[in-house]
Amino acid sequence: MPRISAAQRRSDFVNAAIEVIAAYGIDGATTRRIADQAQANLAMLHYCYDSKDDLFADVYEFVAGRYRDVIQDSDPHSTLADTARQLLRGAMEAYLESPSFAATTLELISWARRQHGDRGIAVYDQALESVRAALRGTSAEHPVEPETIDQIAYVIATLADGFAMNWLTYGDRSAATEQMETVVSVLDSWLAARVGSTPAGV
Amino acid sequence: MPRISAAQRRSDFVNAAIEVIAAYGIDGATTRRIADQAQANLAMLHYCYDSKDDLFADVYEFVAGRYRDVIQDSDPHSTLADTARQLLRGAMEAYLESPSFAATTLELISWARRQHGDRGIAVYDQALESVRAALRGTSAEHPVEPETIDQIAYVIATLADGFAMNWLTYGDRSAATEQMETVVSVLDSWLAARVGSTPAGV
DNA sequence: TCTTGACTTAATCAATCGTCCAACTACGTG
DNA sequence: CACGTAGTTGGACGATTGATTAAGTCAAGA
Repeated sequence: MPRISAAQRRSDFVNAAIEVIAAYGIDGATTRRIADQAQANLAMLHYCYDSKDDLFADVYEFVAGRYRDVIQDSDPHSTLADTARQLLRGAMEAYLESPSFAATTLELISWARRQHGDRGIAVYDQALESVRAALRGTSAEHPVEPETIDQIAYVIATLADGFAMNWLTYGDRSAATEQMETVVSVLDSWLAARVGSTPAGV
Repeated sequence: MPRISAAQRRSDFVNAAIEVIAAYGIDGATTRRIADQAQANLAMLHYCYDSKDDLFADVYEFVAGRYRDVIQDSDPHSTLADTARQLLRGAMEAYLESPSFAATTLELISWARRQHGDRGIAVYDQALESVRAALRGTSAEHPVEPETIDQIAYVIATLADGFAMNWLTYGDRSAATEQMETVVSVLDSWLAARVGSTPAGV
């Protein structure tokens, strides 16, 4: 009803698509449902986007960008262990803040694996690489072996993914909030044993 | 072509369904594709099963049973920490052995969440409860608080799920084999700090 | 006022999808 | 050997639902 610019409408459609993908899965995310969710007309979608694929490309970009934000919010001046903790916590908080974002991410990764197109793996891959970069940025003083960086990034991703699975399955926010602390403590224990650093402020 | 009993054919269809679900997702798992994968005729599927739902119920039961097997393979005479390690390793080895099984499990859980039918969450829930039961079985000597059991089970599930995500995304078996050890070491570190037990034989 | 961009209605066209029927074939049994 | 039954097949039905578009309406700025 309200007349807004096409650019803003596109943003509406992207948000709507994320909700619909989370609720119905990639295959269930039809143009009709997305238009409905955006409270817009079906034809409006094709006025803003040439095709459904075009819209999904934007969705893809949005999700990737969201990860970039989360990762770049970590403090680059902290120690390696602190940065790792911040990255993990940041990811989990993002999942907690928006279950739809979390669910859509898992859905996109799962879909990408099926298509064995490199395009989908890129979400996972880019995020992992950004984590590595953030970790590398902290360890300017003491040289850290690349394998260590890789391992820490892998553990962060593993813990974050596992956290998301449980949180999405049960949808119990208060339980998930507690579980977040458990997961952080798991990372802390391992980091202490692996790189011998004690968490600050604990 | 070969004439076998309907019971065996049903088993073929279940296995075929798992492959197809892993490859095309739940929504992409059509009766035709499943029949194709089973190298059987489409009508054969409806000769063995009244409906697609009937077949999927069997698939569901098969996956749940597979988890039961993995969990019951753990040695009930070990310590709490050892049992925990065995459970985690058992799950990861099952994933590694059959990516299709791993992918189908994730797919089923994801699908279940969307339908918010309790039926689907049951896969996750039953597995988690079995893990708790196995953990409880070991701690007959020293009474362990229920919250501790819950937490350990949660961490095992989280690590196993996270492992599965990465393994399925990249499909790199040799990398996953190494990552399995990393994940186990993460659990070990946390258990040592949490329940103060040193891993045996390390 | 007239053009342009935002928006809508209603249809088109084409895939499938699950299900089922009727016919055909091999096999074990009487 | 005949015959019933279990296994197997090709083909088609009916219905849903998918993305996309043609053509027309409405509001606002030049």
